[in-house]
Amino acid sequence: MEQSNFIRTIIKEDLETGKRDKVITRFPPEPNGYLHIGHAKSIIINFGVADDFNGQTHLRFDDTNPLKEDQEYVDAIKEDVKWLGYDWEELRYASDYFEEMYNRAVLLIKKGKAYVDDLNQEEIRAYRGTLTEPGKDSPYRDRSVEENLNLFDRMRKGEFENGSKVLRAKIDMSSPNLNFRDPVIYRISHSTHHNTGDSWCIYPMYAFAHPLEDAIENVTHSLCTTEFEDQRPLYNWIVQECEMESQPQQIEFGRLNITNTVMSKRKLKQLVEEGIVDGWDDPRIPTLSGLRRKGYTPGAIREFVQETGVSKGNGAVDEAMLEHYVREDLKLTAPRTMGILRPLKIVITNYPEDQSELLEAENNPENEEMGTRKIPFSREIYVEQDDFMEDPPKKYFRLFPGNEVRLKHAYFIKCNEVIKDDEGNVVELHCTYDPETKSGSGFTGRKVKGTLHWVDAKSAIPAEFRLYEPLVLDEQMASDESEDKNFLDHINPNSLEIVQGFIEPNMKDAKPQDKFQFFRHGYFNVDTKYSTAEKPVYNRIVSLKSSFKINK
RNA sequence: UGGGCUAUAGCCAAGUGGUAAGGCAACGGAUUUUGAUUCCGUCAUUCGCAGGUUCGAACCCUGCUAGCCCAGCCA
Repeated sequence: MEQSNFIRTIIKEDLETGKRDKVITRFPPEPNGYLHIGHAKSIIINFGVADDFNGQTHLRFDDTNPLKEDQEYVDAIKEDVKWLGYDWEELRYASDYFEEMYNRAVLLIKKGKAYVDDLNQEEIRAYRGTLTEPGKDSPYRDRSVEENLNLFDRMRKGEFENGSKVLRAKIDMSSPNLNFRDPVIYRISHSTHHNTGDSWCIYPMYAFAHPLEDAIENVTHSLCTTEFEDQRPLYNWIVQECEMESQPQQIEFGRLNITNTVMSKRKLKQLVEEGIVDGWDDPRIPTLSGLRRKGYTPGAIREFVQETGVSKGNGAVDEAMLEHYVREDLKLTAPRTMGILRPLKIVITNYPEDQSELLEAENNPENEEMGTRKIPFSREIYVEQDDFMEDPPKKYFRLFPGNEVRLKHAYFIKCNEVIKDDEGNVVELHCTYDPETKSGSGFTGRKVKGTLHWVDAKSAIPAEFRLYEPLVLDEQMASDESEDKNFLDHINPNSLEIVQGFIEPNMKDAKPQDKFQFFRHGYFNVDTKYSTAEKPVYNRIVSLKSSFKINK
């Protein structure tokens, strides 16, 4: 079922060799923003791997920086994880462990492995050296254990201002791995924490906190993304020097990238804050709330991520692959219905004026259990503007003067007359129908190449359709040679197209998040934000594939 | 130019010394009341490049090359 990857291989071996006798993983988001599909990969890997080996997974909020975090985000993250289909064995907060972390820092000081530094931020940076040159020791590096203990205690008591002192691990200022050049492990921040309020004014840094959190929770395999690879030696150093009983192992995998998709948290935040998109749940951004609003299903996302695999590489998966799994998931579950996005009126001149009838239609030809419905049909209908061409190219088998096509679930019609306005735009078609060709009658007299969808003009419900395209196209981004390229300069002006059309009358009870396939258009769902009973709004989730190309 | 990591088809990715899985995309063809779906078929004599070890190498060794990550009191 699940495919082979290097993480499973490692864990399997750990279990077989007896290095581990159980598997505990964790998904550790910082509650400083909304989850996106990149986080979904992490969730799926962490929970998935634990499931495979009968282990367990903790949801842990890595809330060590009160300046950026908020309860709003913890609530949203919990909702998104559940929506994706996962449930955690334990819900934890890094802030639950602040006291323990403090004690471990004290232990480090006592061992002479940490010191309080008075250098300011700029000085610390200057002393750190560069990628190619070693750093040099801080003048405060050799303070006595007693002095350090005293200072660190006073830091905790709030005697010092933000930025005036930090606690640093004492390792090696000339290490080729910059993370070993006496990393800062505690900073002073007089600010209110969403969880611990004002009880702390010093907060541990990620590099110090994360390994301790994992060890405290008996996490066996700490799975994170590859940008943390250089941190691994430090992670191990912290676990060992802090004398943690439990020894978690960090393993890194490559981030998920998708073509034509803005994935960085920074950029997403920018899009939301500058109002370029309609909030964190805008259907054009890959946040889980955005994908949910657009109509993507958790199953499709899971399947996509699984098929995409786990490796250390950092390529970009084709967005077509995501779309494929969305169609795949909706195929059997979404009822078929007809919707006209860009209406063109047809008058069926030989259909009696005040007559009307109900035609039977299957709700999903690929899933008979979904039953049938009745659709009204009468003299005036709407079809798609694209389904008519006055002067068509070869191999166009939709409607054109003199051509006959099938109306889905109804009759054959033939185009006789084209009505235009003063500017020469086609505004109406006059057609005739052949009663003999009624759908389901078994008529085989002649064949027709095209089948069009339609709605009955009299009973149709006006509806709004929102069609999405990528916000930023990789190709356009790549064409920008400028030094300070800004992705905001390349926002696709067509990322959202809104059109007004019609849907079948029996769609009147559709509720937000209900998903349908509009025949020949694609999968759509009812928007949660703008749809009303009076004016339904449908988001296009994904179009249908099409081999039809209108050129030649 | 210090350190870490990666390199298998257009894209993602299995593969762990015995002769290149799978998915996406693409392209043929059949079926079709969605130009959809479904079905059937095609798509790496070669694994970044060059050497070496071996009866045998994508897998081991050496040397190159390219890409990604690291110099927050962010995570």
